[in-house]
Amino acid sequence: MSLLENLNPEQLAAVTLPDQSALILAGAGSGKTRVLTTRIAWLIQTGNVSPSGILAVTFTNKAAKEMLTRISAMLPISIRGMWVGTFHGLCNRLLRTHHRDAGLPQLFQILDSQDQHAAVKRVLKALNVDEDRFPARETQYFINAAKEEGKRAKDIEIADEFTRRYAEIYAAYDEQCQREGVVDFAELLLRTHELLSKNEVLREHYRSRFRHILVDEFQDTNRLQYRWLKLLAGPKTVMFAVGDDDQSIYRFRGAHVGNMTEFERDFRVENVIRLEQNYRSHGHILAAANALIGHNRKRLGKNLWTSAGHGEPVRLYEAQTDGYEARWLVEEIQSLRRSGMRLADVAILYRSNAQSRVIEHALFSEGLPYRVYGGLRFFERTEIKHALAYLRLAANPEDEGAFLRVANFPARGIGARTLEQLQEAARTQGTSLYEAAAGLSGKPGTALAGFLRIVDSIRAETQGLPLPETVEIMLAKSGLVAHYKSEKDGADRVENLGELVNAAAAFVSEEDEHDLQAFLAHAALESGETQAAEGADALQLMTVHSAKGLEFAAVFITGLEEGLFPHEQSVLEDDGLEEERRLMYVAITRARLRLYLSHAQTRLLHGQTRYNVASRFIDEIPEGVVKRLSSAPRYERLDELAWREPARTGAGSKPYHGFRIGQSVQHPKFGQGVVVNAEGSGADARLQINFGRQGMKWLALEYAKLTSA
DNA sequence: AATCCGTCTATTTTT
DNA sequence: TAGACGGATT
Repeated sequence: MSLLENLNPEQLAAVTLPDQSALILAGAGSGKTRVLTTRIAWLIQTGNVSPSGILAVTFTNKAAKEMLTRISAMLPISIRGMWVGTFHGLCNRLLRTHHRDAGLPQLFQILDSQDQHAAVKRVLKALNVDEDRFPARETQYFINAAKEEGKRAKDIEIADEFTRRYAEIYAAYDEQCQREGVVDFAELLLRTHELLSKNEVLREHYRSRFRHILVDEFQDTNRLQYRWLKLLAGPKTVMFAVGDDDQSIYRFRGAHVGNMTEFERDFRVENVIRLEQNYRSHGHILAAANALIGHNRKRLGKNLWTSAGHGEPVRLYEAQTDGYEARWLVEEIQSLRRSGMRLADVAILYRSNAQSRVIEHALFSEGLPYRVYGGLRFFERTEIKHALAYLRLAANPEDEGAFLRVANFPARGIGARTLEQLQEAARTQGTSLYEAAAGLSGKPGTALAGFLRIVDSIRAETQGLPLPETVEIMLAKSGLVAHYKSEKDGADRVENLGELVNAAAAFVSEEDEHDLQAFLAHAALESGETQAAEGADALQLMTVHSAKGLEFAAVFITGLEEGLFPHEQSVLEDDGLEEERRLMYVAITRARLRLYLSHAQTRLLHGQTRYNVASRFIDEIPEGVVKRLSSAPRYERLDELAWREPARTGAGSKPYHGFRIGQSVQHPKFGQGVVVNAEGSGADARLQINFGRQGMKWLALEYAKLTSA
């Protein structure tokens, strides 16, 4: 059977597993997606199950799309009827279909995190909460964490004054959402979970429908998602979970790796299949990855191997400063380019976004094309949010978030005062802002009446029209385009608004869906590309987190310094260090042919020069696979770097009792460190030294046995 | 309604 | 250092 050609024995075993729940531990580059999609194709092709009996869940829309294309390429038949999507997308689908049972209006809107933040702020204001003690961001976090634990406000354990207040705010927030017909991300999950647990008929319906449930990136599931899966799985459902505990890097947003062991127990998994053959990286790179991750204690255990050769050694470079590190990157990349490497096949990775600036500067002055991932996405842009708010208001006048966002945008003389009166009126009459406005704007000439007229006319004139035209009419009627055209820096925004029409057209043709409601859900659930693909051959710059799932011929992991990577915040959290190490593991395993590691002795952070020790992760990679590149080259033309240098030439150069700031030293007990500061003189002379993982110490020169290293 | 200014704070991010 | 934000000013 051609489907199964070229599968290795473990992959084959996973794909053709009989009807029993299974956990597939799929290492980086082991053909995880291939196994998942081939499994689905195989189930269908062997007549085991019809497409409608399959539910496949992923985390990102990209992964879901990828899965669908690959499955359809393998099968001659239509796979309509199969449910493939993200947790949130599938919940949206279920809640739309059963909105009545779920207690939601048919046209419920979805709040993205931005919208949710604004909604929380409104609640805090309405309840007169002191925002210094209960910041909106933290409150939002509290509510989401509670929902992800499956808890409603009434289920919150009141431990103290704080939790009591939080629970009240949570309750008020939920009430507000319900009143306005809006649903946040966590609510999609929780509401679906409640719907299915309360409604036996529905539950049984789906349980008997979905014979096979397949989950991608299982290590990233949170507690609620796991409960959701358990609820949907009937006694006859076969679960197929694919994941890699070593690549679990999202604990900070609720991912619970423990789900993997719980899964083994809950679903009586008899054998765990390990996919350990790696088809991506050369041997030395894998050896580095294996050795590094071996330092973690909490693992299910797995060792990648490859039939490819050792390949090249891992290259390690130590720079004097972050500026020099960037210069070195440029040199190295130029030489890669000369050897025929495509820039798009080269990734520069860093732990946190702030690190990209120096690198970008160097690339820019050299004229090397690059593309930075991360940042604002299409549907998150202000002008797009404004436009969507008009559409939402036309679809659902109860949506207060949308109302408040655009009532006075473009400015039409509805000030804060008017809006407050309006909110007061709405509260006392128990109506929505829209209705209150309709009541208050008796005089047709008022600004408020004008606004309502705009919303009403958008609704009326777009009835039954195709989606792209609806968007165009909204853009014209709302005055958004006119407003941005008159603004001096508005050209980009006008262009983006035009792009929204295209997005609507693309949505119609791709999804074959003409409903405004569906488009709005799409906008909330899929925030779009970070940056339009340039198409050009450009270097890829991104955080290690966003590199997960990708691969490149050459990878640079930069800023490998204690405090940066592993990040200093992480060392305080329990399991924080292991998560950082997993992150490093993910970074290393992105590389196919060539891997570079680099760190700088000195780096400008938060406007201050910091002296950093090399990351412990460098030491955790075996010497045998590493090649140290000759140290910091001297550049003749320092002028190009001048903007980065002055901070350290001053204080750093004065010798102090034989030591200077920035110098590396060796201590018998604490090991290697860097002199950061000095004070006192004579017998009182003390040096402050950053020993990295041993911490920052003040040592008396008289006693400490320091040697320069 | 727009702009200015001082204060504050600095991981990682998808839906 | 830089950016985001809120309050006060024009």
